[in-house]
Amino acid sequence: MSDPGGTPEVVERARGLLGRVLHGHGAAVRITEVEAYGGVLDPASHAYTRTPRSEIMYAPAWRLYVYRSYGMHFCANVVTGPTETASAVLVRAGEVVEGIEVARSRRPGVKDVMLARGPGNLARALGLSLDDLGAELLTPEGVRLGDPPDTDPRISCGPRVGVSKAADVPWRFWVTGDPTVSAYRRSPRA
DNA sequence: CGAAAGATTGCCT
DNA sequence: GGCAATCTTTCGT
Repeated sequence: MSDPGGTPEVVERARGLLGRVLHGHGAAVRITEVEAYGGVLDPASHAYTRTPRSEIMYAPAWRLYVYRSYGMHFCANVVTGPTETASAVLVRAGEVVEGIEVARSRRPGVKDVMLARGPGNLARALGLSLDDLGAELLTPEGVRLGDPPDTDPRISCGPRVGVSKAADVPWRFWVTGDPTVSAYRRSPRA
């Protein structure tokens, strides 16, 4: 396969995030869909060019990178390092496993399976915003990541959603057959 | 300083 | 399937 990032570590980390629980503010999801971004060598990564927005990606691993998308949404990533490589994993979808009432109240009129379907919706269901930028995910308090699941989930892969560069690199991973996984949409510019 | 693009979403035909 | 909403960030002049 083509390998623009030359960083298999981020792929390992991305697959390893599937099935883990991401705790937000008053709600938590079991991660069912992610995308790997290879940092400075990946044309599709925000870290491909170093800017104020992407600065957090160059920091040590296991911190949260949150950015605003299309003015109205937030998207959450796990920075996976190593430092200066700036790899990260975009959390695209999950199943709400805690605080479902809170998640519902944040997304009125949405079916449960759709509460955290898509990166903007997931951040919304968890109450994540720029206030959470740089959060330490392995600490026992606040926004954090749970332990890996006991049994590895069955994983499918395919091209990343929405990116106009490196659009054919199959670095999107999801739990096979899970109903909370978002629908694939290719970027109109790809 | 103006312009264009964007790791999206939901509603329209 | 197509497109508008919405606004910050980034890039070009």
